[in-house]
Amino acid sequence: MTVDEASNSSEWSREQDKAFENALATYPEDTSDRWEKIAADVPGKTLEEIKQHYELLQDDVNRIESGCVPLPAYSSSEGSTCHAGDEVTSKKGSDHLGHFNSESDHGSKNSRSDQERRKGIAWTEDEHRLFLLGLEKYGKGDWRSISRNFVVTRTPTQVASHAQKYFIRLNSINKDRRRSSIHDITSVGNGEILATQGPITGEPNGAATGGSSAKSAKQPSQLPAAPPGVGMYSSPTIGQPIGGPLVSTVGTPVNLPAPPHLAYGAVVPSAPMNMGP
DNA sequence: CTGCGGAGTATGGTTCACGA
DNA sequence: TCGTGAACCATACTCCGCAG
Repeated sequence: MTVDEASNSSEWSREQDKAFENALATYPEDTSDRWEKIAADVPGKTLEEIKQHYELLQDDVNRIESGCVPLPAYSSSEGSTCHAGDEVTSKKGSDHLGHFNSESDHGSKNSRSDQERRKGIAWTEDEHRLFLLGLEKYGKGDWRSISRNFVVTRTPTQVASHAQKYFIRLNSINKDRRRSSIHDITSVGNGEILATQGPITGEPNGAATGGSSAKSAKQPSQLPAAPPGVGMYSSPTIGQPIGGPLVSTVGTPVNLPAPPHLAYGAVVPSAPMNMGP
């Protein structure tokens, strides 16, 4: 793969990758002194390294788009190369991550009894954000494009499934919501979650972020009616409030999708899921 | 009054079936 | 072939009762 290429120049830690990723989203191409700013945001990396890394990234994206590089084998390959472990460990070190093997493998319609159901790999906030971006850009239904250009770590099927849950969640917002979930994130920002604009939250602080259920989950829904931006399907909040910073993010998917060498370890990464006790 | 444990419930992810 | 809807299953979280 291209893994080695990436790690060649110098080691990029997940944190650095994430910082890099966020910086890319933060400073659009037309930003003056873009690289300087990005370099400033990525600790321990020089301007040179930043540029080099970006070129690599672009190259990978190009290859992906030109079809030269098969989409990641997702779960299957993840297991081998990787890190999947650390990243998705989203929740409290749940153990179910170790064993995702051989992707469902379409063809085989093994009955459940035959093949054990794959344990779910939780979506990270990063992935969810990318999903939202993709949703905004391609709209509802084009899961393939979203999977291909945004959430490269997920298959179209997974994206569709996630979307299904997401919309269900949105719809049920009016009802009483008891626990916070990643689906409460209905908009994206530069690597940060714009604490949902009110719809669901109600959580004073970025409760949604910490993900792991801020105890505030107890709060009964205080939104009797459908929240402002959240319509029904289509683009709820999405596509509206995001305005600002996001605008730059969208439309430049190049920044977002993780190229092969990043896709499995760096980008989806660790995400700020659980910040420890 | 506080801490612990168990039961119940919500949430999230995968898989299957059906239709366009 | 792809998207959608529904069902199934596993896990995490919350609530409640009991013991110390």
